[in-house]
Amino acid sequence: MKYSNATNYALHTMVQLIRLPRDASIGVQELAKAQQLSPTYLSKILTKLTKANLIESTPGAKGGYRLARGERDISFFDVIQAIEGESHLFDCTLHRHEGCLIEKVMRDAEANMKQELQEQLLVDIAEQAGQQQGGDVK
Amino acid sequence: MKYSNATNYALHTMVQLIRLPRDASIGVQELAKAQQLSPTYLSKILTKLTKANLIESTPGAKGGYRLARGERDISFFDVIQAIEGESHLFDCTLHRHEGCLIEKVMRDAEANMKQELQEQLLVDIAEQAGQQQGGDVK
DNA sequence: ATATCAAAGACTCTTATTGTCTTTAATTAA
DNA sequence: TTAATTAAAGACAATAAGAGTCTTTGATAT
Repeated sequence: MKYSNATNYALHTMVQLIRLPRDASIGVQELAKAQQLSPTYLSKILTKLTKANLIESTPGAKGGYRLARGERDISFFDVIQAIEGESHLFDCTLHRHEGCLIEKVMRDAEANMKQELQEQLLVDIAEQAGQQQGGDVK
Repeated sequence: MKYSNATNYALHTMVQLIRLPRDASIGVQELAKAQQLSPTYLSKILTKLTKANLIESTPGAKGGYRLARGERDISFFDVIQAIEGESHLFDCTLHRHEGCLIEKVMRDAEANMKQELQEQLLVDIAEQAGQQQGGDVK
């Protein structure tokens, strides 16, 4: 049970974008460099974030990505959901077992975690020192 | 991000074992039937539960499985950890990024969920009606 | 018109999970 | 002591999901 690498990259990229000066855009090339990813791969992740209305994109020269909403309106959960989708972390495997109590307990725990991550804003950690990106750019 | 089928089967099997009369044993054959699994596959799951000291096994005729501890000493988390192991649900992918704040937030959320699942006892749901096993045994 | 950039889709590679089959070892009962 | 029963272990195959690349298309600015 693990969050995908894509979610990991997405969270780091969103921090990068939040730290960007207001109204500035940045291209995939630069974003990818910080995490040492191939631009085409990160591109797919950015497209998901765009479709989730977390960021905006403009093609062409001087194009790139920027936030699509206020930074205090972007939670960990928003980013995670944009990448992972809406699937539950537990689905009862037993056939014809509506109202499975095991599933109910698991879903409650899931809901609480999601709630907690909904309250955690990315901007709060973006502001802190020590969250420098791209540890070992060569 | 999803718990494995094995965890799913393990939880349901543990409920079966909890509902068993005191000091009774039950073999894989019967346990597997309730979930329509192959005995050899469920066997591997049961071995993990045994190694985690949640259940005991005795080979040979009249052998089988039974609880290894009091039913009020078996939590959802115990079973999950026995199957999934101790891995974290988020590991920062950025190189040379000790003390990643994203990771910290994610790990806190994880810890809270695990804590919650540690407080949830399987016996509490095993006792309730409606948690009948094997919905569509043919 | 050309350079720059995002979006989309086809495609491959790798890894983890899922599941089966076979063999070995332990226990009971006859 | 032999036969039946059962768990444990390991090799193996099948599947699915995730990770990642490459190529083409379409939009934008200069």
